[in-house]
Amino acid sequence: MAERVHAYHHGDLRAALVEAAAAMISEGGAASVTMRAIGGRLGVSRAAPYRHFPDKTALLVAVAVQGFDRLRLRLESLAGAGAPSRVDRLLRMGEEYVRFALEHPAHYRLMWGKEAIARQGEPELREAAGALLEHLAGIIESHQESGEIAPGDPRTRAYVAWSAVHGLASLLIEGQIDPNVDVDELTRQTTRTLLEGLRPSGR
Amino acid sequence: MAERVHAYHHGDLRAALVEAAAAMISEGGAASVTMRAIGGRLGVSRAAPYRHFPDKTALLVAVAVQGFDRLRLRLESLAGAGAPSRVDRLLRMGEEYVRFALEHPAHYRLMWGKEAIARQGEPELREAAGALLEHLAGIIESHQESGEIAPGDPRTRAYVAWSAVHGLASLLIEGQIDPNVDVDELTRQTTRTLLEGLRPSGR
DNA sequence: CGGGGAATGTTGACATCGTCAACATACACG
DNA sequence: CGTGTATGTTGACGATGTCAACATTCCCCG
Repeated sequence: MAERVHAYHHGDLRAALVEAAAAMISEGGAASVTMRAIGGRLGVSRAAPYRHFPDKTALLVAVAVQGFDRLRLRLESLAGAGAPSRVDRLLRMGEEYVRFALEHPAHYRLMWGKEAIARQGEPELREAAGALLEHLAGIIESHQESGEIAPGDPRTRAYVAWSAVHGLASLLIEGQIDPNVDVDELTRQTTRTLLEGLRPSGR
Repeated sequence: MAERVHAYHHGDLRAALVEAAAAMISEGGAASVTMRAIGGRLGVSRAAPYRHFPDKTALLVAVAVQGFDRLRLRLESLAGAGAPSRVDRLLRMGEEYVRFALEHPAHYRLMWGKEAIARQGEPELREAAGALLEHLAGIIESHQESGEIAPGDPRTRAYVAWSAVHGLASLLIEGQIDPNVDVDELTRQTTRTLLEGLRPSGR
């Protein structure tokens, strides 16, 4: 409708495959994502995806890349939001990271499921995750300049911050956290503890 | 030799299966662990495991449980070690956690691969992971009493600490961290930041 | 404008996998 | 000693990822 309706046979199947796979992962978990099922959903045969991806793995990598991109965009969009103090904006970013994971658990899991995904480095994935890290490092650097975070290699500090929020997201998603615990409170406490630890020691 | 050589047919096959599966995961990754391969390794047929586990999943759960148990024992054994100050002992525990994950990446991954493992709650797994958390919470509580960690629900603080070390381990294992980064230094910085954040705010 | 080659999609087939049912064997106990 | 049960084996089945051979559609060049 919007774009040309029928380019070649299907019209941008590659994108449709990624979208379909992502949707199916969210709906029925990773196990429900089978070449045949993806094809069926799009009215294509089981082997059609092989004209666009060498592997099932390659298709899943594309889905994971899309996940990292969306997560990064979401965090970036938060940077300009009308938040109170700069520090509060930082906290809110951490909370948003965790929220994303909780909203799309299966997708988030896939982004980290190297065993199920990567043959080896998979440069595309590294790049998408790298962009996320860069964004994080940038934020941290700006907060170092305004004195809210202790000086030191921003990249390293970014890894520390990333570890904290990813770890919490992972624990939550995998059901390792007592259901009675207040998730929002735990998230706030985690981000606050992190920020406290990153502060210049003098304060 | 040690135990009775041939109880029933094989002599404690159940344990042998778990051990073999764990070894194969470490050696060839999760994909190499197939019912047929496990059987072959032990000189048993492919269906033999079904007399001891209802599922392949159940077998993998047992392997994961073993992983959590070993990790916990390793951390517990560290508690009594002749470490310098109490704080240093805490830092060392965090480092040891990460070290375990780096030494057994595939095994550690399996411990967290819910999608590949759990149908649902899997009480055994919850229990093993729960024991780890309890140990962590105990340590934290004792450090609260000696004033090195701010008061507050020890369980919640334990989740925060767990998030930090698990997140870092996960990032490292999944290759998301620049190879040029000094792993030991990053680990130290992560644990130190965490501890700093957990300190009573007055100090 | 028409034909040919490349891009895209389909079908049939295969090896492998997890799993079940039917069968075989060895141990334990009366 | 014999019998039942625990343990192990074999054959088979459906599902899956993937490849090769074939079919169709699009695009571009003469």
